[in-house]
This record gives sequence, structure tokens and C-alpha cells, in this order.
Amino acid sequence: MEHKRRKTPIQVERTEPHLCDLKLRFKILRMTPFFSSLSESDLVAVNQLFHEKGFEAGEYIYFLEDPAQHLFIIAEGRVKLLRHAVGGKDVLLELLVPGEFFGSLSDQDNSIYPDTAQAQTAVCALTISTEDFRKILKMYPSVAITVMDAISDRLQSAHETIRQLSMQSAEKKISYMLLKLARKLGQPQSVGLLIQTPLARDDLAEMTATTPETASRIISQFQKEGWIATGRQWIAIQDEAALRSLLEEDNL
Amino acid sequence: MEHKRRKTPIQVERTEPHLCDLKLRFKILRMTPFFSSLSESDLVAVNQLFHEKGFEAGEYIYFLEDPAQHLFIIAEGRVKLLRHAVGGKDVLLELLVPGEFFGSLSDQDNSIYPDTAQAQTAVCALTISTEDFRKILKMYPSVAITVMDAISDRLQSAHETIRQLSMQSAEKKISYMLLKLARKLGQPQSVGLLIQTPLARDDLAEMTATTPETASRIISQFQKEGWIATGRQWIAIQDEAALRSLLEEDNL
DNA sequence: CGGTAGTTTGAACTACGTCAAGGGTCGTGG
DNA sequence: CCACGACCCTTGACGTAGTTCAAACTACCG
Repeated sequence: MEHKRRKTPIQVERTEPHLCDLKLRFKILRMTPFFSSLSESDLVAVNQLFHEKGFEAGEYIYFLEDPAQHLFIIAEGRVKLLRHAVGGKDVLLELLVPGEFFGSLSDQDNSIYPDTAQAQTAVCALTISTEDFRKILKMYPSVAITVMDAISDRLQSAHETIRQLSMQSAEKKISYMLLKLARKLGQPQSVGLLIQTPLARDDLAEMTATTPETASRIISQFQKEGWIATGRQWIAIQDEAALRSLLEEDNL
Repeated sequence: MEHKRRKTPIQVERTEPHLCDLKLRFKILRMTPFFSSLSESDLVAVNQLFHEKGFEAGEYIYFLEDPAQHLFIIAEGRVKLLRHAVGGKDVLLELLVPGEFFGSLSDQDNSIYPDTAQAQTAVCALTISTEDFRKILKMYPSVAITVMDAISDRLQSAHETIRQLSMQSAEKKISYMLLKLARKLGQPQSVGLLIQTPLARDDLAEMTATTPETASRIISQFQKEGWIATGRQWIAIQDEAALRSLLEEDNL
């Protein structure tokens, strides 16, 4: 009685197409670690400086080398942060969810984006000019410290990614990535711990520095072992421990 | 008439063994982007909170999972930031030089270091407890913003590293890394643009997710082409353009 | 000038990339 | 509601870049 016709278990929340109402805006600003220390009235003032903007699935929010003048906070949807590699291949750096930020923090003019942001699903984002954001930082020093901590966490996470990319086998890299995604996007469902985002083999390949074919082979293998359940653009984890123990193996 | 007996061109500056005098302390604190906005008297106050500590080449400054309670700023020497991978292999995340920082920014107790810091050469570091550092941040809000910008730059750099690690061939990865190191540590010498640090093949391998053997083969090849000069633990670039053009090749 | 640690080179093996063809899933329009 | 077409995924066969193991070499330090 689980699913009748629709096989995909993926269902990214979505209220109004591309728009988020005032209530959501406040909820998001509150949720963002940045402004957690602000009073209600300060938050109202800060809210004035943000604009909201909607994007369709697949749309580029900004592209590599565009002039970098805005900071974005995701209210709804999923955003891919990527860099382009030689031969048309892309590298997927991060998959961002509501409450997370991306774009430019620095207010030097003539600066450009070092990466590309693409909406993976329909997205509503709160935007602010870097200029206005720097004003907030100067006005509320506690915010600067919180932002510093947030970026610091991101840096740790990037370092961990570097470590994992340096791990030899594709098997391990994919195993690691599935666990990482599950921690961030996992939702318990009848099929298992579902990674709640439309995740193609190509995406997985771009995240693990491998090819879609290799990703597919390994995903199939994991499925045969009974560790995961999978379909078109979705993966659910059924045996987290098995994946984790794979990572610790010291293949001599 | 260049070199007589000593073949190694590497000569990392070093005044007193493991100790840096007061003049150097001030010079370093000034040099660090963190405190660039502070007045002379503020800097004197900040200086009080720092202690200096010396480390020998090869010594661990802190180790993975040690309790994280200090922030370090390098006054002299080179520091390797690394993570351990399965099978005793390490991943070299960053090679840090005077003026750069590492360690813990966050003041949550019970936090631990996510990586290991090792002195590559003799090092003198300025240390401060994270607790004291947080006091500085609260006292001088402009510092928090500067630190935020510094970490933000590091994150960009880490993202770029991820992109480069995802590039297929070892040839390209090593070529990229040599250029990156030359930009940071390069000194014009008779042998070419010398990367001023003791750089073993193992280090290069740990930075590019490959093996010492592969690194050696590629280094030899570059040398045969006349693009670099090299010896035991050193590399100097002679044809930067050649290395750069290698990166842009779209090997079909 | 000898020893140690770093480096080079060789040869065998293999995981993974590449190219290519076939099969499944979804959503759009008749 | 069904059927077509697009897109995504799977699987196979093949070639090769890079790892691994091992042995010889050489730059450097004391």
C-alpha cells in the first residue's frame, strides 16, 4: 500500500512555485545560524534588506565568473554548487538545503564568482547585496562571529571531502558520499533512509570524481548486497553499518 | 659559482632556534590580516594574550582528536596540515607559511582537532587560547570580519583543490600543485623559480592523491622536458608556461 | 667518506575510464 | 488513460593509466 503508480519516493517540499511568503522568510532567517543572536526587532530590520527570488529546477542562479555582488540564503529547494572541469565535466562541490547560504561575502568590487550555483529543484532564495550584508556585519558584531563559525565548519567539511577524494577506490568514495548525503538529507521511509533530493548517477559521479558508469556499477553492487534501495534519481540506505564498515576496511 | 658543495638550494629563514623575539612577534601580528585594522595600542593589548612556542622539524604541533583549545599563528617556518587516511597514508591538506593561522577557532569545550598539524621545518608559532581569541573577537568586531574573510578565502582555495583532485591525470594534478606551490613559496634563483620548502616526493604525492612512485615518474618526465629542475627534496620551475598549458589541454 | 633517507626505475597487475548498445522510468500530449 | 519519446540507468568489452612490490641508485649530512 506504499506506492501505487508513482515509483519515485522523492518529494521535495514546495508551497508556492518559486515564491516564499513572509512567514517563511522569517522562519528561514531565524533558522539560519547567522541571525540566531538577534532580537525580534533587529531581525525585522535585517529582513528589510533581503529580497526574495525564485528559480526553476535546472536554472543557473549565477555562473562562474559572473560579477559577484550577492549573497543568497536558501528558503526552499536544493542548490548545487559546482565548478567546471576540462572536457565539459563538472565537479559538484556542495549540495545546499534551506537555511544554508552561498554566493559572495566579500565586498570588493570587481570580484567574480569562483563557482556556479544551479537550482536542482525549484528554489526560493533570499538575496542581499554584499554591500548591505557588510552593513549588517558592522552593525551587529555577533553576526560576524556566527558567520565566521559557519564558514569554518564548511572549511572542515571541504577538508574532509579532500581526504575522501584521496581515498583510492571508487567503492569507498561513493560509500562515503552516500553516508554524508544521508546525514544531511536522510528521511526514514518504508524503503529505508531516503536521500531526499533528485540524485542522478551523474550527480554522484560529479561528487566523487568518477564516471556515471562506475557510479552505476557500484550502486548496483550495493543494491545486490542489500545495503541500499534505488531507482531513477533516488537512493535509500538500508544498511548504514555495512557502508560504514566498508570505509574502515584497510584493503592490504 | 653558484653552489659549491651544498647542492640543496632550500634555505628556510631561521633566526633563533624555535624562538622568535618581540620584534618578530609584532611584525607577524601586523602582517596577519586579522589585526590589520587595529591601532598600535590595541595591538599591544592583543599581543599580551599570545604566547610563543617553538617546534622542531617533524614534531607534531597537535594531533588528530587532541582536545582543541588553541589557535596558532606561524611566525617562522612551515607547517603541514594533514589528515590520516586508511593504511597509514596521509593527505596533505595545506602547507602553511608565516602569517597564516591554524588550530581551533571555536570555543565549544569538548571539541577536538579534525586534523593534525606537523612542523615541516623548525617553527616558531604564536599561540592563543580559543577562549582568549573569542574575547578579542568580541572586543574588536572588525577583527571578526577580517577573520571571516580569511577563512572564506581558504574555503575557496579548498574548493579549487577539490576541483583539481577531480581532474583525471596525475600529470595535471602535479602540474597544478607545482604552480600553486610556486605562487605561494616561489623564489627566483639561478636554478629557476624555487619552491622554498623541503618538498619530498611523498609530500607531493600526499597533496595530489597519488603515490610517491607516480610523483617521481612525472617529476622526472617534467625534468626531461626541461620544465623544472629538481633534486632531493626540492623543485624549481623553469618553464611555468609549459606547465600551465598542460592544465588547459582538453585530452580527448 | 660512509650511511641514511630520499629517489628512481622496472615489471606485473588491476581498477577504472571509455565507447557503445540496450532497457527501464517518467511525464507529456494525444 | 494510454502511448510515445526523452531521459536516465545498466551492462558489456576493451584499453590503459596508475598502483604495488621490489630492487638499485644517489644526494646529502655528519
